Amino acid sequence: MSKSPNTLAMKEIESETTAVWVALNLAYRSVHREMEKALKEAGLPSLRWYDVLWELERSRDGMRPFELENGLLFEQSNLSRMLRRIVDEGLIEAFAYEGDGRGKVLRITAKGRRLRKRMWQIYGPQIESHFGKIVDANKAGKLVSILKPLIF
Amino acid sequence: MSKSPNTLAMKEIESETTAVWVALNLAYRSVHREMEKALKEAGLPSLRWYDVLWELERSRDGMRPFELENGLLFEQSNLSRMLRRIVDEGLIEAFAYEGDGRGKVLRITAKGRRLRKRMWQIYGPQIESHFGKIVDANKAGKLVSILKPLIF
DNA sequence: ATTAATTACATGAAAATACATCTATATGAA
DNA sequence: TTCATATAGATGTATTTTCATGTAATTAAT
Repeated sequence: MSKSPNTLAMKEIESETTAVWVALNLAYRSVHREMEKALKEAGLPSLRWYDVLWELERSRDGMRPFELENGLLFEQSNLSRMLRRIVDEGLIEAFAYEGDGRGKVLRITAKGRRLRKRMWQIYGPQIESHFGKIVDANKAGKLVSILKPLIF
Repeated sequence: MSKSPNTLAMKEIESETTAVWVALNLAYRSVHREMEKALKEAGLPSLRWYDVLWELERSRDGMRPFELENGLLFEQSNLSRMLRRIVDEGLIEAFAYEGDGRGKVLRITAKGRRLRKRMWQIYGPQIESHFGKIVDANKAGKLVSILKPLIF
């Protein structure tokens, strides 16, 4: 009998440790998919674009690509092209960074703010509908405190 | 002042509900990336291939593509091409399904079993290293029970 | 100051993915 | 049987992502 568990959809959990990973995996995929679907059905961009827009909206002075990369856990090359697309849509703008000729600063535009707001009208309720129960059951703090150490 | 939280990398949590989603998001991405990296560095295929191989290894009679699709939360078209690649590598085989001329049955090959085992030698320890502490802290059951309702 | 190493970002090419659509089989109703 | 609809899976096309590099600016060492 093999001791190896699968990642997903496992019926017989082979170890508690693996059970956590399987559950995390399925939960993330499941929720993520539904959120992307909801946004797409509303004719809006993906969650990744939202993350970038919101990150820039919160930072009054703008941010540099490598900061987004670190904060949002994007691949550098992926982010690079993604930013170009977002810039092409006029949602953010890139300016030269004074002090380091290699860098640039990204700032959200008025159009970008408007779009982010529209996205939030879909996205916010999605978060509520998926995680509302957990919060009601007062489990949120616990779950967050368990998940946090996994990051990085 | 906007009430909208971002998805990731949020410093000031705006609501418990969103905090859960942010933590889940970052935790999943972080862990998933490291696991994929470990497999790649060992010259092995991705986690998705592992999931398919293990799912087929566990089912003695083989499985049909749509069953994998449901269990592993893959896109149908994505799975279709992925299966062709795995078949091309000789890791699984496809047979006609008696009883429905449209369907086919997938079975793992000996080569597939060997590869899955090799992958587990990397993958298993990765799961342990990421989730071991959590389990040691005896929170595993709790975490799983909280995550489960999020699935589907 | 020269050289070497590092950092920030970009890009070509290959691979993966999504979406819509297509074929073939199956099922059910009239 | 015939027609409508549903289901299993494959594929064309467009887009996105990854991988390995490339370029340019900065920093550190000599």
